[in-house]
Amino acid sequence: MKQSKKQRVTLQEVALHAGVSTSTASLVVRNNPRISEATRKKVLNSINELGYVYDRVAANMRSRSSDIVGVIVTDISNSFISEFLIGVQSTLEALGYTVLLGTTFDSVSKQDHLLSTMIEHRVDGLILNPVSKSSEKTVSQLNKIEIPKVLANRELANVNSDYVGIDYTTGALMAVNHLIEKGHKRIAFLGGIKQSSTWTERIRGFHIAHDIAGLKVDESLIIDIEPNRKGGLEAILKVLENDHPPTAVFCFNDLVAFGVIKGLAMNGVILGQDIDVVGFDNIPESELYHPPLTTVSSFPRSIGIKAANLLYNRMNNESSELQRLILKPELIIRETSKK
Amino acid sequence: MKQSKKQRVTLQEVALHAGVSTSTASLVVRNNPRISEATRKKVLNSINELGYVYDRVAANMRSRSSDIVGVIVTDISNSFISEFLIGVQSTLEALGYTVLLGTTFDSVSKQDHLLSTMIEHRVDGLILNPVSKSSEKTVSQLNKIEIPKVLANRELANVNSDYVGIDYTTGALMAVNHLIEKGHKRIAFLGGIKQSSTWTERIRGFHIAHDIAGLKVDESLIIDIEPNRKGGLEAILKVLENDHPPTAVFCFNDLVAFGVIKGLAMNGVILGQDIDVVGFDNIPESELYHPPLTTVSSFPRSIGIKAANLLYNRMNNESSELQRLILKPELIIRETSKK
DNA sequence: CTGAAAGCGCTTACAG
DNA sequence: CTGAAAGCGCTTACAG
Repeated sequence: MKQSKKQRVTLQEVALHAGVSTSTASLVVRNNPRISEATRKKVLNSINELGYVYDRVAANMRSRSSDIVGVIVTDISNSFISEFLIGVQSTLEALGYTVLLGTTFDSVSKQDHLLSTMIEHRVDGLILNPVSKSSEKTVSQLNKIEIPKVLANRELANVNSDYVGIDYTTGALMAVNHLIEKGHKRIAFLGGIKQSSTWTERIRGFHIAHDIAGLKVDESLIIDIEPNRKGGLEAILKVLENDHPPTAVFCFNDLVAFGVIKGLAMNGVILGQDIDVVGFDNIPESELYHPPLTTVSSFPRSIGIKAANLLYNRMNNESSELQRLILKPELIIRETSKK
Repeated sequence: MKQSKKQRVTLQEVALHAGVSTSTASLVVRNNPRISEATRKKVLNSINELGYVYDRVAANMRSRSSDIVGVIVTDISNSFISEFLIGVQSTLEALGYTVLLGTTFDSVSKQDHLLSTMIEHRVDGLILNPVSKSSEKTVSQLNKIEIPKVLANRELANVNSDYVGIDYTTGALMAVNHLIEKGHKRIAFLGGIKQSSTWTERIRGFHIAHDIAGLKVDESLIIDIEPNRKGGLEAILKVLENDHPPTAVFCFNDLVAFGVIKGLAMNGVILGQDIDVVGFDNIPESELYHPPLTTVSSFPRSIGIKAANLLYNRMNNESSELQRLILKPELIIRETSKK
């Protein structure tokens, strides 16, 4: 209670109080085994009595490390991202790291700024879920960063780093195949930003599925737009005005699908009867939606866990080869495309 | 390109290169206006040439501050929390702070651990969304922390700190009133943890509404359970087995409501006809749900913004009086309780 | 407007 | 097993 409001107790004061050297006190704090039990107890006692709190900033300063990992994501309000973040966070915390969080809201300039900030804070490592339209400048900035880093969810050409994501092409292929097998011939692809690898990989799967079935892709049924509810709503309204509207919609992600479903309801189009819809990501809402959404599961939490583990390895073993982890997606058939 | 992989360039090296003292270089880096234009340019040139990166860890060490704010939340996968976090994050970032994030998953021990970690990292301030069952130990730990702090969303008795949240009692009152006005006499209250202020405040509103209308509360229609989809599902299944099942359900939050709706569908009970449902929080999914959910809007993003601003004031003006900001909720009537 | 010296609170070699 | 000295890379007073 005599603890004054002014300053923290320092390790030096602890050492003085315990009658040992600062070095010894430091070794005790860090649980170094070469300290005798007696000394350890003395020091721990003093720590308790004085109410000492370890100063990681000072420790990190000297040891030229930090227990901090920078994590930069595009948007926490997307469940895919928040699930990813949970995977990253819980894994890193279990490994003894703390997360310095940055959110870009898909803005390149915010991303640039956050990257600088994180470096200035001397993070031990970096996990980056890049924005859709990452520039060349971003790429060169990233390559300059001499800190272990892992890219996730969106791949950037020419960046020297580990990567974890899922196989979007196969996911799209499975989804569109499913729709084709149900007899659909006019399938729309709505949402997503063309400049992003997550879009180009999906469109590849979209085309492959059409090719295999000997079907033509109608470019007027492909609309790229922000991948959220609003974008989905806008896109479906546009596509419904087409002379030959689609009979099925493959959505960039579940959020887009929700917007699409909303738009269909507004136009009196009956889901699962007049039109089928498939999403992507399998966010928790997709299962409980009414009707439950057919979607492609992309395991964001697993991606987060793997990204954190990859980074951990990289932080402890700089020289190992760059890794590229691509998870297999899974088609989950629910009501929006049944029978 | 001659930048070696070994060490960061230091301010001292910059100063040497520019032919000025380290102090001067330091002042330039911090944009101190009392440096002449000529000197400033020389230093900035050297910074560019050498590829100098500011070391905030060292700066913070010496200046005894950090530009870091610790933010501890219960669970990012709840949209209410992620929206809150977005408000906090974007506000703090705009003010020049970076967020050190911790997630408790509603576990007291995790919360204790995270609090310690944040203090050790010498955060400038702390925003805490406490776990449901925060212990006395937590309270005393919090009171010991001599760092500006703001509590959010859940109030803790006897903690000396600012608080931002919404008026849960009034919110519950409005929701239940609405149901009573529709003629309901047997209203269930499902979800939430009894030990939490967020529960007790809601139940108070629940009772007040009944009292005003001269209605009796049936305790068997009140089930406390984890406030998520799974909890909602379990609770409604239990309550449907009641000899006199309720004709309306007031849910602890929207997540619980989604679980409830799922359970109703499983039992062939028709929403809006056999039974009415009201949620709480107005998370984005509630509007796009089918049918759209009647709910109480609790403006999580605004809470986050206000919490960040309160903390900012506190960090810059330690002596001002403790504040308690209670936002007014708003009833949003949608399909699950229409006509 | 600029500089020399000391210090933030630890850890790191090194010595014994 | 323990200690004395130096140093991590900045900023802070102070002097001029």
